[in-house]
Amino acid sequence: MPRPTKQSPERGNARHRLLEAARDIIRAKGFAATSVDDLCRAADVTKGAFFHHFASKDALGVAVADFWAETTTDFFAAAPYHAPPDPLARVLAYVAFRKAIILGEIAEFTCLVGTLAQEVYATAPDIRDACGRSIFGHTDTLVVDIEAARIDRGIADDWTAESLARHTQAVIQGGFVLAKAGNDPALARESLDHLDRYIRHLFHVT
Amino acid sequence: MPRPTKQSPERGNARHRLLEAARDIIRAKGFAATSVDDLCRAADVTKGAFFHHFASKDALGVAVADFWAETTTDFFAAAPYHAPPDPLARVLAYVAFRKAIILGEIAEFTCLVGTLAQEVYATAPDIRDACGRSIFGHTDTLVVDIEAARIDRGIADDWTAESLARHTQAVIQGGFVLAKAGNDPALARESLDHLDRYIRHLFHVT
DNA sequence: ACACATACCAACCGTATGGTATGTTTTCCA
DNA sequence: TGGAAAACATACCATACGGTTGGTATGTGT
Repeated sequence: MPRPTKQSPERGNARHRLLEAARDIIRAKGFAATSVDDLCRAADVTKGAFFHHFASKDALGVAVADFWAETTTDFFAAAPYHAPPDPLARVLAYVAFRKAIILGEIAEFTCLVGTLAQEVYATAPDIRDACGRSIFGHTDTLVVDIEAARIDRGIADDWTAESLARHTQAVIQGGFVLAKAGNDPALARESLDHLDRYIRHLFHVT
Repeated sequence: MPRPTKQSPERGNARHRLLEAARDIIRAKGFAATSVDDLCRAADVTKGAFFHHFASKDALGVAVADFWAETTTDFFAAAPYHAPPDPLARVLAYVAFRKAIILGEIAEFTCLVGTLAQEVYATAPDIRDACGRSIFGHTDTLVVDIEAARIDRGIADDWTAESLARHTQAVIQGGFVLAKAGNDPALARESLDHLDRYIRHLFHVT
């Protein structure tokens, strides 16, 4: 049996390996501190291959933010928190899931596009916007359940589902910042407990 | 009258100008993307002067985090939110104050040590720890009022004053991340509204 | 008047950086 | 089975980077 001849544009080739290396290294060292040579070395690829696939380092930044958006979309779509029939239970299960996946090294559970946006927001608008699409695209997936829970429970308050969805991301991102500053993942989990309590308050859950 | 001969080590000299330049430029471009030459140019100082005052670029990073801690401590100590006699009112006034100072350009209201910690947590432990001291030193100033409000109102819940103080910082830092990713300061203010609502819920304020 | 320390400056150094020019190899498809 | 095109590799370039060197000007304590 021949090994795969027509190589898929998404699996195992230099471009894909470079994106994986970028995802891992940029999360640990930041974008500016990550050199093109670093990425080539990690992906076992030459510089010629890098600039064949990406017009510039900034273009790699945009591509890796898009790559992050795709992979996290798939990851969360396949996650178990969608199982409960009750929409509010799904929202709370989401928060619990986000807390549960805060494990291991800090660079392994923190958010690429959060750190990337924080670093380049003023210097690389293209990368910043790609990060924004990833973050706010994810919040959109939460809005449906929050809004359903809101109608379901007859909550009439002065907040919107979109706003609460964004707030969940703010708490998660802020937890990551504190975890990094304090060098302790528990700091990220702690804020998710407060978020859980807040949502229960909003929906009058005891 | 002679102009001051023995120059104070804290005012107007090269070191102080470099710290101010570092505070402003690093907030906008990030630490790694800010070159020593950038700082010298902005502070109108030569490279010789830079390395006279700071042993390395990393040492400047530690110094600017400490500088940030000092100036923000003074700034918040002088802020008006300490006025209310009721401790809970002071806590809510703090949140309102944090919301009120989110004005103008993103680089002007966001947190130096939050971005700095996020960028260098894995590569420069010294800078990271200086950022941690700044952030958690600030949370400590909130704990007193939160704990007083807790006792005052007889709240017996499963959270601590320290934990809630840290959560306020997580929400603030996360709001900054979203504001940068979405290029809109309103995103930072929005999360502070949720934080305000959360605290009112916790203390049973209508 | 002397020794000494601090603050600062201009010029320089080795290296690492993002990026390019020019191949060579592999894959696809007519 | 050609031949074009995509996918890589090698060698190189100009520059910008963090950091060093040797020096001067000025104040300071004795």
